[in-house]
Amino acid sequence: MAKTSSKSSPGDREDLGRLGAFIRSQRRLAELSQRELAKLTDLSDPYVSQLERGLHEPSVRVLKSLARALDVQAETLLSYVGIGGDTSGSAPGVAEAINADPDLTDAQKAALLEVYRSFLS
Amino acid sequence: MAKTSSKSSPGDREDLGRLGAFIRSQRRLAELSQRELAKLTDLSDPYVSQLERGLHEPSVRVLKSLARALDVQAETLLSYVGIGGDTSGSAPGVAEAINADPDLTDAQKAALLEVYRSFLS
DNA sequence: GCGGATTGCGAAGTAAAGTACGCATTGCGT
DNA sequence: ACGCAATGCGTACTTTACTTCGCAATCCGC
Repeated sequence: MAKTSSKSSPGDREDLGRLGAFIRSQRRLAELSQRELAKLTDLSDPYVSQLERGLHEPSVRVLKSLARALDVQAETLLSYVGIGGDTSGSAPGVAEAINADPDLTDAQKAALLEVYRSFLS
Repeated sequence: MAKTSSKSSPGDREDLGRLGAFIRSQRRLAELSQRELAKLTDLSDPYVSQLERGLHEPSVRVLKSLARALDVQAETLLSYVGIGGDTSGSAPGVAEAINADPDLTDAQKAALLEVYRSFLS
């Protein structure tokens, strides 16, 4: 599989170009100038310009700010940077839920996961 | 002010500490050293150390790599940095995940749930 | 026509993300 | 006791995200 279109490991410059194009299109839809968007997001105008041209991979902080200003879901922007595509891994549900549970200690998580894995085999 | 007030805005140092703690806990659950995780993620070991101590906000590239190596959903990591927004109060639901798992028999589900409930009390 | 205000961008700088190297400690084998 | 390998971290460095300043082009009123 040469490159399944959704594979895109980040560091992939093409994603940045598409992200930039999307940002630009949303900005124009909202009838904002780069400077106005910059002010809304607390960024500098040249940086907005660079982002739209795909020159940089923005941080999550910037992505979030952009999402709010452009009135789109943060996940939408993240998908351009490559969040959507990971389906590799064991059963996502249970292990994931256990790991994320704030009421469990590490030792308890480990124990629970061990029982769970023993059931799977 | 909308409702986002009580939740962390990006740039919040506390989120980094919680993200770091989560990464460390996941790494230990997977029984990996910082150097091993670093190799899996193509990062340097001191940087993994710094991340676990909450000294930096990792880029999405790093977040994604970390998610794959630790076998968690990228969204989970993102939520710590303030995307999903909800890491307190409503967990994904261990009980629900167990019940929804097609690879477990009813008896196994019951056993797992019993262990889980014993941990909660 | 000539302002000036606004737009988008290049260039040089600062701040933060990420690396290379090494030190101190702990654990294990002899 | 003595190595020695492995772990986690401090420090100094490079690379990249991001800013401050300014320039050239376009659009508007006069």
